[in-house]
Amino acid sequence: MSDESKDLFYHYLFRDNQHLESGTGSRSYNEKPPYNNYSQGFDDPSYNYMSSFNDHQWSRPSSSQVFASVESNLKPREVGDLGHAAGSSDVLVTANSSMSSSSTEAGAEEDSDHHKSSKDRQPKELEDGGESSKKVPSKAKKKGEKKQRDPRFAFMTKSEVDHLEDGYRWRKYGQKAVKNSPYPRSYYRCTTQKCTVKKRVERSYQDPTIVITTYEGQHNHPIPATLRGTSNTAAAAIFSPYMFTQPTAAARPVPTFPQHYFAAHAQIMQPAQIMNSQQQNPVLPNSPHHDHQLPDCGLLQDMIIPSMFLEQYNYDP
DNA sequence: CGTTTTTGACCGGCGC
DNA sequence: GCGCCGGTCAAAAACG
Repeated sequence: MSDESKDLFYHYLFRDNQHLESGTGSRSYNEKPPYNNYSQGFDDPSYNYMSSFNDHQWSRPSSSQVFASVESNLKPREVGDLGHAAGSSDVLVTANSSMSSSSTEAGAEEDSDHHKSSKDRQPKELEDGGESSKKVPSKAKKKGEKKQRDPRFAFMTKSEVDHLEDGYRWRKYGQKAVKNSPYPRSYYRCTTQKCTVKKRVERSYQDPTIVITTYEGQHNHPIPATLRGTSNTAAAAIFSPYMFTQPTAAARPVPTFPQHYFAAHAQIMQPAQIMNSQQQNPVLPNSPHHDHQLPDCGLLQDMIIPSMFLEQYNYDP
């Protein structure tokens, strides 16, 4: 990557002249998401969640743009506060108030046991007894109770590197082919113990130069001091304000937008689309510009504004 | 040799 | 009930 291009990196997009249609929540889940009752913030096209960032410590390159898509499950109070904080809106965020997430297990996360229970899954089919061993989730997960996801946050980055450094340490735990795309999707988990944050990385099949990264959950620990030899200070500052459950002065370094951080590999960030299996059409800003370049494969799902977005402005212990 | 990646199997949800 | 699909597990391999 040339030096000159570094300036272009990270087009800090976030404008407010575009809005998502939002909220149709065409999702057909058995249970209606609890936040459906107070998602007006997302149904209001004039509402801009991300703008609050700009009003605070987020510094941004003047000429850059960054597009991010999120879906939120904010609570009324939170929405209100956020909205309040939002003064000037120069942030573009697509949102959707459907989703299968709730704050119930916010930090806990059932991820591990959920599968652990099934961990007894005999390696391959060794169980002579036969399929019966097909284990039944002993997990307390009651029927009808849907597994809940943590909030997700996604963005698109123009990059030659798939997995961009973000200051945290990740372990890849899976890779799957993406429907209608020649590029696979990789699944990563934060390596810190007890931390359940997950990350998904895939390359857009429509524009292979773009990488779509999706974060799910919030880190419950500080950014690793060292990241395999490399200084990750700058990187750490990028997501930390979003990823901490319990923000503290120490835990929340002054954020600086990805600019320097991704500078080495990334060029531009574009809007990440919001889709889910029920929606064949992306929920995105009604910008004709987007229409033609939106993939029709379920790339991003269940985008939600992470609660960490709120904690910055609405943190009560 | 501890950690991470690879990769096919497995799981649970969902549509038909 | 069956097949598809997104996501996860986990044994083995690769890596440092």
